[in-house]
Amino acid sequence: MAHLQNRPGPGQGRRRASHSMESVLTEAVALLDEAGAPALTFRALAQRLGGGVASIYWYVANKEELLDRATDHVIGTVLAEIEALPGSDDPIDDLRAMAVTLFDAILDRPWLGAYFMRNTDVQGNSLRLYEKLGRQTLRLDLNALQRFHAVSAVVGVVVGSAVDMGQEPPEEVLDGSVNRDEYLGRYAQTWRELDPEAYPFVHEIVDEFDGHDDVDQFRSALDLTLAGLRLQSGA
Amino acid sequence: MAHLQNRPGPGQGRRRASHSMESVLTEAVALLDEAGAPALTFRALAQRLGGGVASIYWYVANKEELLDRATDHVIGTVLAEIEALPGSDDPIDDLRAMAVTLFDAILDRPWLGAYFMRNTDVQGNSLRLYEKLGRQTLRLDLNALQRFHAVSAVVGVVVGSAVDMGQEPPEEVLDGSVNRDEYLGRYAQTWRELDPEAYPFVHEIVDEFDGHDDVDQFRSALDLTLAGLRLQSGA
DNA sequence: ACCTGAACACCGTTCAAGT
DNA sequence: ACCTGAACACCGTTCAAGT
Repeated sequence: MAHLQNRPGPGQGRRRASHSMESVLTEAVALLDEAGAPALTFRALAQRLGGGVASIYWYVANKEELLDRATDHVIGTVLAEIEALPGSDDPIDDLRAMAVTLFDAILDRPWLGAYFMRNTDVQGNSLRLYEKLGRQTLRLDLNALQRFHAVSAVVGVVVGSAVDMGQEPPEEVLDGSVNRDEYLGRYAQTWRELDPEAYPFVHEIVDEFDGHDDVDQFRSALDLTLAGLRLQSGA
Repeated sequence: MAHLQNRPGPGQGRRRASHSMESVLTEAVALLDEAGAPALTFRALAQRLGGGVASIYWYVANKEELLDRATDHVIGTVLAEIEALPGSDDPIDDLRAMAVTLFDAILDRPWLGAYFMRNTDVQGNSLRLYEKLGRQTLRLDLNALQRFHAVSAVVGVVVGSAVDMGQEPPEEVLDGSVNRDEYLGRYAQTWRELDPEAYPFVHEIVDEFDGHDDVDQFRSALDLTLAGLRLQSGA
């Protein structure tokens, strides 16, 4: 029976599994990409890795750390994109390009919105990304406090927009029985039925809300912040 | 034994409990205030209400709705504060005062940051708050799309800052064995140990980060957005 | 050093039944 | 109309034991 150790037949049970931090994170990210945050459970992850649940605890102390590391892992690819950006003679334009790159990554992976920048204490790619953004402010005529606040503000705009978008759409949208436009349309309809005297603003913007693009919303929030920053820096 | 129905003695078991939407939400908020989002479970809530878990499902369809309604419930008090604001001849100043009021409420209740404005489809106080903010933009020389984007941007700044703050601080801070300044200080220390060549920005701002105030951070992010808005509105 | 199975102490949600 | 107890199908986490 010794041969079973090196050549297990089908249905004979598998060998002792062997993982690595890399494979744990790759599979965790795959799970998140395929079905969002609720899909990432230790049991589901263990099954994908072909091992037992408890073995994951050799790599991470708990679920929070798993999420932090998975997030930092994908921020690594975002960082690479940001480093590949051409760069210009305008630091504010460069800041905008970086923020847009980051936002695009969140559009691809909505679960990212809820976790990135939650703790830089992992010290990895999130911190490097923060540094990259901040370095642009070194080119502006600002003091250290203004620079700190400027980067916080830009990250805040990304997070604020991402959180707004990261909400799971209702299942009718997910399962494709109702598309996003229809969904927004229905929503807009309930707004149109509100009393115009009591809700003048809602009526003013309901047609803009109907069919709106999240990217436009993000871009203009970012542009307002950057316009304020430009003013502050006197450039 | 018939008297047991109207006068149950101590330790004899309680009468059939009777709730109301109001009491369900009040106790839910109390739980959230006392120990944050993880403390709000159906079992804990049922115990506070003196009844069984399943009865809560007569008032809400699921936990998401419970959280939505609890959030909207406290937004009601924020709305009242906002309506009590004096108001000025500058719509942008009024917008700022409203956003600050909202942010202060989140400082008092950190759990709020993660849930408010997540769905206005509850139609209640969140929508009224949105209307209140938006009405200020009607006083500005903007088109409907710009108004829609302006309010989204302001809400985004609040949410972005709130999320950043809403993170549970490490338990050493919660249990008081380490205060916030010490915690920030340790954190800053690890930044100071980074290579200054590789992390010039981090070194530039580390002293600002050390001991920084979340309110200042929020205020300056808000001011950048509002400065951009003022520029756009030509006021 | 790294993996396993089984257990523990929770969750949200459902349901048939009671009042 | 509103509440109950008990069950179901999950969770994250631990631990003694294996290799």
